[in-house]
Amino acid sequence: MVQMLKFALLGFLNYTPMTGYELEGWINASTGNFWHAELSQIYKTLKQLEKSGEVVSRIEPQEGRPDRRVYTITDAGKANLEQWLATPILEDVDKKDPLLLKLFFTPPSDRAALITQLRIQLRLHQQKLDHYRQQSPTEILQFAADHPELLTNAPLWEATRRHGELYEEMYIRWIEETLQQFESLP
Amino acid sequence: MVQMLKFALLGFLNYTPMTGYELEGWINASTGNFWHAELSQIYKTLKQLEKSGEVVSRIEPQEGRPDRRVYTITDAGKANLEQWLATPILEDVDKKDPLLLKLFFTPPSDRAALITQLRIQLRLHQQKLDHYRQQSPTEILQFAADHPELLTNAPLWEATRRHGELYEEMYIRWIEETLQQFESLP
DNA sequence: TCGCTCATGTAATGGGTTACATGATTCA
DNA sequence: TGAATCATGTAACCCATTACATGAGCGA
Repeated sequence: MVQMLKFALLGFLNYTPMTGYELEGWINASTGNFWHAELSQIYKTLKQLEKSGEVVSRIEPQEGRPDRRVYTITDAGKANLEQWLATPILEDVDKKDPLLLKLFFTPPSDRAALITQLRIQLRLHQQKLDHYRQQSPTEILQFAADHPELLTNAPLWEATRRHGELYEEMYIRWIEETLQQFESLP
Repeated sequence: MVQMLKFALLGFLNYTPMTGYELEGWINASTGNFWHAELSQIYKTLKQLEKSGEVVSRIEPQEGRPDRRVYTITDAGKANLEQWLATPILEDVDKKDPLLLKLFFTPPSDRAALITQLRIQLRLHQQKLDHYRQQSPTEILQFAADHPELLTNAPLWEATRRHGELYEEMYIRWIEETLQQFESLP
């Protein structure tokens, strides 16, 4: 999975020019549930993108706070983005789930630890589900209101939100099943 | 998510002493669906574990092929493993899904690309689902037969298999929903 | 004969996190 | 008064992947 962040940044800059700091805001607000990044990594990647000619930056002086470095996507950047979008994903995605790893190695004799762990996770996933069901839809509407030019993208945002909702429903169902199984064991 | 591989290795070595090469086999066969690693990373991590006193190794000479370096977990290693197992997971797991990222940035005007992408993914996830339903259960039985001392762990292996099955069912459902939505759009 | 399995590792590179450093403005 | 927001970045470190290197034995 090579350098996805690069394309996330190009994707947002293809909407409109902005700074690294603003990019982080967009990532947190929209792709955060399936792709996130630290600010330091964003700055580093932007530098690479500028070096490879996919974006250019200009400095907007400010007073009282650091100057803004505003990035704009170039034609080369747009071309790379489009090519990436047109390429189908064929490789396996490598899921990594620390909970499953921990469960897997918990000795079956220690049922108490197992059940505690699962109950904590159940609560966390229920919170996330609530977020997808309540918070996210209004966030999407807010974004569309703030950026009317991106209104046609709303169905895609909704699709990714829906993915999160289904994922959490699935996870909760699995925890409940597993809890039942281990609670009823000898 | 710091250094989970370390605990995966300790977890397996807690079953029985073995080489780095054998550890890779176990990982592929059992935790592969939620935690995997390259051989080179396994060797590196084993070295760290030896340095920190959590495992020890001895060399078993062989003829015609490289000597085997067999690792054994120490009391310190067992203590760390147990402590890790007893610690509940509280942080968010950072999901990263390249498909969602790609969809998110596909211009709604390019419906054809979107639908192609989804159809390819549908096939891939159906294959994975088949694997969880058919292949994995027999793999688990095989493992239990080969290592009867680990038979009590079977319910946990089954739980992780079930997680994979539910995950793929969810993913397929989401793709089908999303396909329908975009196929029926103007 | 070709590729797989067993078996070890190193080196180069890249992606990502955490900590550090700076500093004005705004709001509770 | 203290925290959050805006805004930039560097440095150290760690985890992971890919490529490279070696080489016998075995089965199709």
